[in-house]
Amino acid sequence: MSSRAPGAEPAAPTITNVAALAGVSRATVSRAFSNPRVLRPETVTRVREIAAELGYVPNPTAKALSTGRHGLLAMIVPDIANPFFPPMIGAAQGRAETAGLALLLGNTDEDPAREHTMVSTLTAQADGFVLAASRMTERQIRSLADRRPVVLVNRDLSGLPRVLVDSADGVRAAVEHLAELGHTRIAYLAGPTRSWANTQRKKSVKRAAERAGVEAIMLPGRVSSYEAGMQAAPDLLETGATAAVAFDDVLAHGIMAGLAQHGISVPGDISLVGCDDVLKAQVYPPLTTVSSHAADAGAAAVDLLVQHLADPASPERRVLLGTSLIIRATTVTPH
Amino acid sequence: MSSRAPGAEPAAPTITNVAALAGVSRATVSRAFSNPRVLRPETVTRVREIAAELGYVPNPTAKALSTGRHGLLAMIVPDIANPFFPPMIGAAQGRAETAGLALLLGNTDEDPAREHTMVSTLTAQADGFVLAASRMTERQIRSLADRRPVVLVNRDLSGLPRVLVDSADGVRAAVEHLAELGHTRIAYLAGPTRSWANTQRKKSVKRAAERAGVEAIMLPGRVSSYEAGMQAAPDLLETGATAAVAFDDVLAHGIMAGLAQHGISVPGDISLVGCDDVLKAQVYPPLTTVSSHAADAGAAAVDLLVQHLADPASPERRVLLGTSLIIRATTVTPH
DNA sequence: TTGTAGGCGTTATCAA
DNA sequence: TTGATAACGCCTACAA
Repeated sequence: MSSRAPGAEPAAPTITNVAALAGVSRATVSRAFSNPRVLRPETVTRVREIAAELGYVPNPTAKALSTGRHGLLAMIVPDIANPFFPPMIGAAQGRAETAGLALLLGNTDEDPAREHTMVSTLTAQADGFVLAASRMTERQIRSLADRRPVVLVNRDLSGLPRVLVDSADGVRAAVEHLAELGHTRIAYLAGPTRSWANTQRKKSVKRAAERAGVEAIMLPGRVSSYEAGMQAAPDLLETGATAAVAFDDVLAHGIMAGLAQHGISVPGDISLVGCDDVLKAQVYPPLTTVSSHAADAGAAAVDLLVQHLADPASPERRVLLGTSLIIRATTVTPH
Repeated sequence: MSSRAPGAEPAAPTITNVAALAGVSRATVSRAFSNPRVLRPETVTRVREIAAELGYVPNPTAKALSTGRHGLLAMIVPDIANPFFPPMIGAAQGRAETAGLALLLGNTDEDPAREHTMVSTLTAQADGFVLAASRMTERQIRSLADRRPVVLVNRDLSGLPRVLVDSADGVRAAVEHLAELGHTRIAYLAGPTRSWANTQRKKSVKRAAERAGVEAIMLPGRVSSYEAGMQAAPDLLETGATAAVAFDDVLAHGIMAGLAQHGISVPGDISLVGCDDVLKAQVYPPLTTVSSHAADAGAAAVDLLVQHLADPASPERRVLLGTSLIIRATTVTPH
């Protein structure tokens, strides 16, 4: 068992060592850390002092085995390279940290099967899950939720705590904005088919277009990537639309590049709106887009999870994060 | 202990259940999974079948307590929102996954103190660490390495396994390229002071400039952010340089924006080179930059770590990932 | 090839 | 307020 390279790892002190030195039982040492209130204050301080001297720290694994709580949260995302997720992950990790929890990260590459096996493997180690834009089936998710607390981000399943970046308002505003500018034929370039955000945005475009009395043309779903956007450019041109709303900024960005290859300029020839505001004003021309709050969503999700962990009977919660239109430079009156 | 909400969590089967049903000892069940070769093949299959029926999976926590191996790797990054890191993290998680390991993610916000406490907390749960662009002191890192296997990314400490994205070649090529274009006064906009990559790039700019017989002006270090780049624009203008190399693409990108605010255009008035190629050709104008291989670095780091875990006596390794200049549109002959 | 038995470090129950 | 003691689920000498 202790076959270490010489000089390495001088065997961390255990509760037994502390107990011996403090002249108390191991139970007392344990209580001095996990339930000090039942102890005489002076006992607590004495035990803790000795523990500090020894550099004793309760072994989380042993604690986990005994309590069934691991101090670990798992966060699963479809594509960490998508700029929408890093801020969300960062915020989630931060909140977990302040709650004394560590964060396990899983990247599924948009593959539902991989997501499912990943979640299955992790379910033995994680106290709870944040599933961001999960591509698993409803049945799979509910089955997981039966075994571990689950919080969903951008997936709307009744009965489960979830935080939704509700882009309906923002997208509606985008369509109205385009209509007001004089566009009468607006395309929507869809994102991942299984994505809740995509179906929501698609629906919102349709409705808003109807209400504004303009035509909405739906382009087939794509993965969210710059390349996919480029490839979609010809399809967009075929529609004859003078304006387009893209599933997200990454796709919109790719479309701009693709259109440029065809000699079509944005916004000169076609107006374009993105989603999520992950590019900020950092591209040229600055993209008109629908705001998003990925970081807030990540923080809220972890908060929900922590709360659910503390009180499993806490009421179901559905957190809605609003969005709005950010008008920059890619939307103008049609020539 | 088992105070669950009614109907939830039907107590996962344990090794004892399997043993009972299979009519063997718990030791045999254990061996059927962790050391099947010592068992009669038919025993292995029978035990595994019964285990499968029961849905038995070895409890990783119990295993960890017994073996001291947790099946967890920790990866610490200074800023997950920096586009340099997500691909690296994604690749690292992928390699860890194929090695049967899960990935703990820590984000330090460039704060050495936070990094240190984070690492200390995690050291009890993680089998090893990947420290990306660590801001800790050498002493702190070595102390950690005494307790757990550590692989460094973009930090060059002798005796520790490390993978370095060696941008020296690329940066040198960038300076030579600028000199050939006719620039005689080149500024380097530094990045985070504690960053190994930064000192390396700075040095490389100096040397290359010397050799090329052009002047190199060093601008003070900044954090790597779009905003910091914008703020640096006036400083850059003051130098009178006709070309600049920025610590990374994010800063370069900010500089472009900042210069634009001053009515200075890139590359019309000033040529600009970035680093890391995180923007690809996705900005306008497309940025001349030095390639990088963040994803490869992440994968290599985990591979090194896994190897070190399998054989602690394996030789120290220092993996160098080369870079090269990618000429796009932000570098031209001075007016 | 398989079983026995003890241990990994904590927590929790029950007494005292 | 504290102490024994038995779990928690698995691994691993050692013995058979």
